[in-house]
Amino acid sequence: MTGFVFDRTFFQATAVEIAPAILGATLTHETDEGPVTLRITEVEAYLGDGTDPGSHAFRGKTARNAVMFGEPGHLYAYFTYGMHVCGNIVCSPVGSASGILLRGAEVVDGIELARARRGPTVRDRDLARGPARMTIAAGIRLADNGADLLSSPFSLEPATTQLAASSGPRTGVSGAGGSIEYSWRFWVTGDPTVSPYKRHPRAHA
DNA sequence: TTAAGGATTGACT
DNA sequence: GTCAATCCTTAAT
Repeated sequence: MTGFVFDRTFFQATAVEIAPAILGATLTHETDEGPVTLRITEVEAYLGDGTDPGSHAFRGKTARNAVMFGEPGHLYAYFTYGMHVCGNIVCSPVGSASGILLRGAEVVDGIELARARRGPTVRDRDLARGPARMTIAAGIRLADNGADLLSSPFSLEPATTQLAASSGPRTGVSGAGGSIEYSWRFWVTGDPTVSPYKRHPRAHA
């Protein structure tokens, strides 16, 4: 893997194919406040071809999910629960929608800035443990929807070592999309920054 | 136009 | 363990 870098072509595969390979990768976001670098430890894959009932793109293109249908390697940021922003890496070629939800990460650089963004009572392992927490620590806002993660102020670097990965049903997804049939949550086995699994109350068996 | 629900989190019992 | 916060998106009137 030495010398391997992410390029646009890499993200033209589907999210399910790419998600396990993203574990251990680092995402850097540089802002006026400084850089923060996250080592990704937990992700979920969502497809958009109408076969994934848990995906925002299940019912086709809308104003909200339009970015998912655009160029791979870009950021799909969306607002949810009236107060939270979550971030995805857009996958699949233009016109085809799939994405990787970033659910958990370890802050490996800019930790003081991440602490400032998350608040004084937050423990270091919780700084980016959870999708909405991760966006706050990274300084990703709704206005960053559509940004290219492969160019400034973002950068994305592959993992440097092979990691032990686990997989299972996606967290917080209602209906059939939260079932074992869609075991598209991937995490670094045993990593403390992986968020706790919470089954949706209306998740299908 | 209205209503239901959400790819969550943090506070509280 | 339970539950409220809070507003955008979607589907149904």
